[in-house]
Amino acid sequence: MREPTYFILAALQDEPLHGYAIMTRAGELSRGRVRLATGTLYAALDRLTGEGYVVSTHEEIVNGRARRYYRLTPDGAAALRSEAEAMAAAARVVTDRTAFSPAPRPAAGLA
Amino acid sequence: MREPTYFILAALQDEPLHGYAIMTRAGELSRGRVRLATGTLYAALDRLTGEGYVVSTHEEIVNGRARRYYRLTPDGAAALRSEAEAMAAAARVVTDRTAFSPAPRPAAGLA
DNA sequence: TTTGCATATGTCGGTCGTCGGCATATGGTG
DNA sequence: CACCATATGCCGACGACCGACATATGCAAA
Repeated sequence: MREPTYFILAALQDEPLHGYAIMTRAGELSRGRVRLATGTLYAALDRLTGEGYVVSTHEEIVNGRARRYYRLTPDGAAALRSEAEAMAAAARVVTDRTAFSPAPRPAAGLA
Repeated sequence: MREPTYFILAALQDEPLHGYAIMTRAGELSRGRVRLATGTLYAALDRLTGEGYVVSTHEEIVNGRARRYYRLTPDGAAALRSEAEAMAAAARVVTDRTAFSPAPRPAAGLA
């Protein structure tokens, strides 16, 4: 899962949001790192719907314009948490380093 | 930066490695999550060299076949650390759920 | 008043990293 | 002998993402 997709799901953690609100929320959560292009957002929403990670809940008409709300499915929430754990583990590989000696260790058996 | 690229750089943290060793090391570090295709590896190595993140140090001839070793540049090491921090921060958005900004939090939990 | 931005959804062509298959070569194991 | 691990590299295809464009309203500044 790529970063833009991750932050789209993360934006939906608390409550259902419509597309535009997802964009701004993803920007907040990522501290400006991710600025979703509309092409990315709406394509991703369709894709994630097809994958069963999000569902459209309802529509509001505001100023003659539809707002389509999306929420996380249990599958989507699980995928998000799983991805977060993988990212944390990946980060640890770099951040948790014994600052002492990079004595090259001869490939301890990992599995 | 995508995950395969990240683990290529991470594989080079301790010592210079040649391509094939990078593949296996990246697999170890990611606990099997990333299995680099050769197409990914050698293309990425060229790209990262062009970006100044890695450099080729030397070549060994083993069994009539060249082994090309790569190491991280200071720029590459900095980019790797920066990426690790961004990933850790992104993971925290999901794993630590103390809502920090303008979103209401469902009272479900934490205790 | 007209310009421009925020809100809001959506399409389309192009880019770029990744993937998988193929090529090539040697040495060890079943 | 076949097969796998080791080892590097090319090439076509795919998919997520990006930026531009289209469209429409409300509001504030120039």
